[in-house]
Amino acid sequence: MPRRVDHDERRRQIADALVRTAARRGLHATGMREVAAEAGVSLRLVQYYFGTKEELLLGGMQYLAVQFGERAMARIRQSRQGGGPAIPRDVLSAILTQALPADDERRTFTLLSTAYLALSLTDPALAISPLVRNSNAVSDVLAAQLRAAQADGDMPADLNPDLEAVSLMTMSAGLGTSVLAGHSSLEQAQAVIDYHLRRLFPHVGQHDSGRP
Amino acid sequence: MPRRVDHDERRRQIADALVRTAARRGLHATGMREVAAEAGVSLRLVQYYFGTKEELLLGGMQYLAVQFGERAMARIRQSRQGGGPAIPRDVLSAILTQALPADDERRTFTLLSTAYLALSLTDPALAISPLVRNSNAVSDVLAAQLRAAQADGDMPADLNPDLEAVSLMTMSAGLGTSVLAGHSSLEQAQAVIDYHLRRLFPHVGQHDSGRP
DNA sequence: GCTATTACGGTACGAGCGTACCATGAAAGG
DNA sequence: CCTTTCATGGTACGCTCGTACCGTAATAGC
Repeated sequence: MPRRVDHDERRRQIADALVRTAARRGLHATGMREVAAEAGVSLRLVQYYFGTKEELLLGGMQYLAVQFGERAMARIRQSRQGGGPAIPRDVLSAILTQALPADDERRTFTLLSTAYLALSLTDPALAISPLVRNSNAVSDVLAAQLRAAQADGDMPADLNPDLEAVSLMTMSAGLGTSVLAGHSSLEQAQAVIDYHLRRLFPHVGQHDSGRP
Repeated sequence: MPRRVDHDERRRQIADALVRTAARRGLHATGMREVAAEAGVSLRLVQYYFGTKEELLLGGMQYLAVQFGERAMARIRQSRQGGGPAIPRDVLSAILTQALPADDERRTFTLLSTAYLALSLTDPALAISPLVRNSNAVSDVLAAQLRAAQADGDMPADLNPDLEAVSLMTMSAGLGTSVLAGHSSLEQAQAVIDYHLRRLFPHVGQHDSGRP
């Protein structure tokens, strides 16, 4: 057999090119030729690693989700000073803050999340199921953290963890797009998140609200 | 001069066709030919009333905004029983509930709002300014109602009207898309809204949470 | 009654898209 | 060594899109 190439690596390279191009010119307006040019490969190669355009778009979506997870994990790992596990409030803050377009990477994530969602709503080819699965997973994590906080007595017992989790995730996603659209500033969005975190954790001193 | 035609009426007719088609097949995938066919007119006529595609898209956006305003106004007018003005809580409920995809009309509105927002983020031609202006106007109305409620003693004085207004609007928009994406059910979304309305108005009896 | 203008139909053009097809170095397996 | 398989390049096809161009029935103003 001839020289072997790491297919996953190549797919990541091309998916990254897709993300960069789509963030600049729009997801729907991004063609396979443009992705190929951005990745520095030939059109044929994009076809080779992602047979069809639909597959390419799905690949880009998955690539984004993986990136998001990795960044959130890094933030959580960083927030737990000393040896103990991270406290619920910091976990929530880390996850919610990832959805705000504070730097170019997160801006791209927020922007493309919106674009993918919009496409999924009408294009049956881009199934929304992976998107839904991802979101439900995040929401479950949030709810679990809220319940843990209630068990620790850090969060009022009369609040509903599930409803608050859905609210927070929805609000966080909405705030991200809101900032992108220019409806509110990044500081305002962060203030809204902090406001609700203070409401949920009235007695936990905030030592960090999301800046690196 | 030859027979005069009501241009506004024709533009409304075509914009409505655009909205219907875009809700079905996606905004980006909707072409001028398809809009023409849906409206029962020729392609040439769409060109005649909206010179270019960009203008057509902008026209559709404005059409949506007008529809939204009219529906919200109708709900508010309907909610004030007796002769007095509507109470802040009902006004808020009416506006927030309009963003939930409870029927086909509202579903179309939510869906296309997301699509327009996504397009605006990368397409400089579709200026986000009108979209921003609309949202800011709604947000201002919400904040004013919250302040009025505080003045009446119906809302705790320690809550921040502006932050709460932004939160509510963002959350309401986010919930709408969340329902469309299948992240949560309509009932869940309504529950989240009611939950926050109860939090803001602890002493106002809810007589109606949005069903017609 | 002529004329200028309005409201519309049909159609062709150039560009760009996704996809399919054909060719070819290069290296692993026998 | 020779063959098979992998990774890649190039290119042409068919389609659809937005736009521009040409034509024309009908009517209001002079």
